[in-house]
Amino acid sequence: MRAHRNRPTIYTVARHAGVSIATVSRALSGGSRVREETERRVVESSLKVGYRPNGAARALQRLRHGSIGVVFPNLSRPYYAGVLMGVEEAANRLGLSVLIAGTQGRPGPEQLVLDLTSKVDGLVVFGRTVPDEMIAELRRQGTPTVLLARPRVDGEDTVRSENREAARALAAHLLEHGHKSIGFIGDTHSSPDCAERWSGFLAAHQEAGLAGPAWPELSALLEAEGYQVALRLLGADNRPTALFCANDDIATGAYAAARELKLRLPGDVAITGWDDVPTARYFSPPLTTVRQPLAELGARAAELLQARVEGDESEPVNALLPTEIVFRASCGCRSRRRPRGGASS
Amino acid sequence: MRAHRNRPTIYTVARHAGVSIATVSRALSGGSRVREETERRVVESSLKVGYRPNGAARALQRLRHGSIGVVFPNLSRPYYAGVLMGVEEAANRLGLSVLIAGTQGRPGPEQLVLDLTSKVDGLVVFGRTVPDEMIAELRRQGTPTVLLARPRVDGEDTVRSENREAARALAAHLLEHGHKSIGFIGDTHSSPDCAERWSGFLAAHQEAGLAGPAWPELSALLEAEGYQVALRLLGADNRPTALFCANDDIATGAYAAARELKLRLPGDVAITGWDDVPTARYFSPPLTTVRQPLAELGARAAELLQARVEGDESEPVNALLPTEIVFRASCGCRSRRRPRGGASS
DNA sequence: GCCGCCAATGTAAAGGCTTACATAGGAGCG
DNA sequence: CGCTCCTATGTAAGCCTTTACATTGGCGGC
Repeated sequence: MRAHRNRPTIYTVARHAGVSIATVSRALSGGSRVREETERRVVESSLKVGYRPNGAARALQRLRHGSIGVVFPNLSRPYYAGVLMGVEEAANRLGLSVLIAGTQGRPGPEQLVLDLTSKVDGLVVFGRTVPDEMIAELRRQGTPTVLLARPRVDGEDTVRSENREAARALAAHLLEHGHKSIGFIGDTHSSPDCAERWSGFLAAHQEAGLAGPAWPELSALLEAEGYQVALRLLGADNRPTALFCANDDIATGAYAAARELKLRLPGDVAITGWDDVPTARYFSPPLTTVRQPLAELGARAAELLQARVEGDESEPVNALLPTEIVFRASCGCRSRRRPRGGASS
Repeated sequence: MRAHRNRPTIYTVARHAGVSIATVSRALSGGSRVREETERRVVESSLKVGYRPNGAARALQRLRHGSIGVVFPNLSRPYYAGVLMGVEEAANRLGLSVLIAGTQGRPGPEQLVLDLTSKVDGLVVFGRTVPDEMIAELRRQGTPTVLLARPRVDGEDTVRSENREAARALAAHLLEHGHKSIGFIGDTHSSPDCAERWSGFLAAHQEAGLAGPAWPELSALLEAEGYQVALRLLGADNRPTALFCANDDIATGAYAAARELKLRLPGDVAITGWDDVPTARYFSPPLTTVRQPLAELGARAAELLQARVEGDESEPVNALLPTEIVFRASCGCRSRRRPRGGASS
């Protein structure tokens, strides 16, 4: 029941090559102070015996795990998967490994996150997956943390994409198309990003001198809920003529609801999404949506974290990455071109 | 430039609580042979100083990392993301952490995988992400490995979902709908799963006494390529009346191509997919597709791997998980119900 | 009242690696 | 020819845990 086959260690290689373990270590990683012929012999031996350095021993000695952790709710939305890929790609480039922890369907994220801190040098934490107190606790323990897609927290690094201005511009665009009654579907409670979009959405109404809806239509960020909510909204007597969906999944549900009610898109209802999922351009009509720099969000987070791990003590960073409105046909635009005003943010 | 704030160690706690490090260790993990009052004091101290055990030291001592690695191409397809979530969930349940490695866009997977083996007890490897020689090398090094969605390799554990029989049944179903000319779109070269679907697709034709197409229409498993290929196929003089797409992304592209050519679905062309992505039921018409047990695939792989890590030396396992055809309207069925024959596999 | 035993705790070794410091041996120079 | 210095290599300490083994002190039994 112990290690199921004793893996070769640095001693195995040393014996095989007839040198000391220090020389093996130097030949394989140091790259310094080893005679060329010795190095060759050591490399040969290490291959022959199938040696792989033990990461735990290395981490212990170096006082660094060489790994970072990422905490997210789930991967079923392309958004999280995309950002995670960005983290992974950047981490790999920096020579770091990535440990993952999904919080969805777990009793509480606290234990999960605490356990992670035993194995990583730092943490990337998505949105509201862990409570503020936990963030503070991490700081107290000395685990560097970068917050993703979450409003500023005192003294913590944050990476987000621009939401408010893009939402304002997109809502303004719908208003320019002549829509007077636009519904907003999304979960402003549990998604900070979503709350910002709502805020921009309202701002556009104010600028146009319109009241706009009093509340967002709450819906989980999923197709099924979007469908239900859209069905209710579009089935009402004073139905909105446009639907501003907080992400493309909700928009997907809204499309289905509109079709079920025999409403034409975008003639009877205009619909917009958010995220620009790969399939968005294949919607019928193609979906007007907002593209976030997913990979870059992840990469920035990883790079920032790495700097903190290396001891960078400078002021907390609050990175805001630009988003881009992708005008397609579902908002009422004819072509897939960008319309008149420089409404992209 | 060293560790940016010296984290408390077990010595810090011991000093704070006025006991030896052995007692701290026992109080925090052993749970044995410690006076109740002592345990309380130790726990209090550990909280007060913000102690977290060092995973590297623990792993070194225990001769086990307590982590497994997952190697996949990317996460942009929901398929990989879903299986990864399954791995993560099961690993968490088993007290393991998950390290990820995406191979897409990397020079070669070899170095990536080798580096991983320094930090994990075992590896879950997707499809053709790493070459056979590498698999053999892993075995030689003593890193237990489970292969996912990949045909049997001598002496290795494999977890797959059923492809051939489901594909046969689905193709037979299309033939029963009266289709004589069905196109198959997918990448049989680089995806083993896809090759099996092609094989089942052919089998259905044989059983029906039909020749069927001579080759699969090669296409990457992405919307864009599916769109291009479908456009070519459906634009030809002797266009097929049905399209058997190797996954839902390709089907998405095919829908767009059919709409562009003003073909009605499913009247002029029937289309089927594979994977049952969350949006499939919201397609217009709703997509007939095949559901794979994503989470379970991942969970089985993780559990199997864990057993091997624990020293299980029994015969290699070759798990085949059942799939389920989800009949919706795009194949020509009226309702979303399952049609006559027990065609699900 | 002494011995033995047990519960609670302490001491120290081991796990695999990196690296500061020690050593050896050869080259270059006077 | 001997001394110095430098290069290649070796020796050993230390990174933080867990745990086998040692120690201590109190209690029951004789």
